Amino acid sequence: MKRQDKEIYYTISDLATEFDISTRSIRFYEEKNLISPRRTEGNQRIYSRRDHVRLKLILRGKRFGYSLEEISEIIGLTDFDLDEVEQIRKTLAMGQKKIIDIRERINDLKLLEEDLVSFQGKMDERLKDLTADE
Amino acid sequence: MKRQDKEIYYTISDLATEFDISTRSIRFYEEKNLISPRRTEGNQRIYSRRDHVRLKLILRGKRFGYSLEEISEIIGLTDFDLDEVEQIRKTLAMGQKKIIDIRERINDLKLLEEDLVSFQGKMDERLKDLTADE
DNA sequence: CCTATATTTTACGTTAACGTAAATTATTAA
DNA sequence: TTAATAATTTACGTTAACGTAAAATATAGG
Repeated sequence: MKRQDKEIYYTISDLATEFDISTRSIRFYEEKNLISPRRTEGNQRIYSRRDHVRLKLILRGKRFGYSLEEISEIIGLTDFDLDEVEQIRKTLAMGQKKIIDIRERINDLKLLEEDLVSFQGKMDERLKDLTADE
Repeated sequence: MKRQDKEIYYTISDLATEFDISTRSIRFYEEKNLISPRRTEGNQRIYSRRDHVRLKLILRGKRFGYSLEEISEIIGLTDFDLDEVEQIRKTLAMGQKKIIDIRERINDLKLLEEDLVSFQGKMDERLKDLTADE
């Protein structure tokens, strides 16, 4: 991580280390247009604060089982050269759906947690039965 | 879905229809030892209430991005012929970790939701700016 | 009983998301 | 400057989780 002109920059391995992923993955996300770092004179990638944020979002999405394609629908493509208003409208609509989706997931997770806790309870009982050999 | 001797049974396509997945997937989960239906005389699979429950758990797990392998760690293998006490202890320990994991996920999801909502807010503003052309 | 569906096994095909290796060029540290 | 690292592109390999097709058998409905 380096500072220059008050801005923060990262190399590809900075990010790889910080997020514990491979550089290959990072380049792969770029292939899929999820991030678009600038380049140095020598053609090496430099990641800005914005790229850093996007990468964090990508990984967060992945943890919830979203595919990269879905993630790109959520956080939007990086090439932002279409009609801006349309682009924003689309993104907003998408965002709404995703928020609803996420609320559902939160609910489902709570249910799953309940299931597991109750399952734990049953197993616990069973274990007590089995080990009560006195 | 059929009843017989007070028990409920499902054919493979019953489940496929109910859960909106392919029969291939269901057989695949069986290959991975996640479910183990009994068979009719004619060698066709019959799924019990227990199989139904397990399938629901499998699909729930998948929605959260768990791999089938992780899911099998959560809900346990179907062939339950090892030392039962050990088996239960293992399952309990696993379960604890998973519950913690799930609580983390719930938290993360809430954060993601916040992010998205605030992103929506910003986009909204931007849109207002752009369309305020009077 | 016969025909239309369902189901079974076997086996090869597919896609997403990287892993890995090789050859080349850049950057950093002594 | 030079040797050790780091990064780049290109391209083939891998794995999970099914899809799909074929050939044979089972079951259900008229």
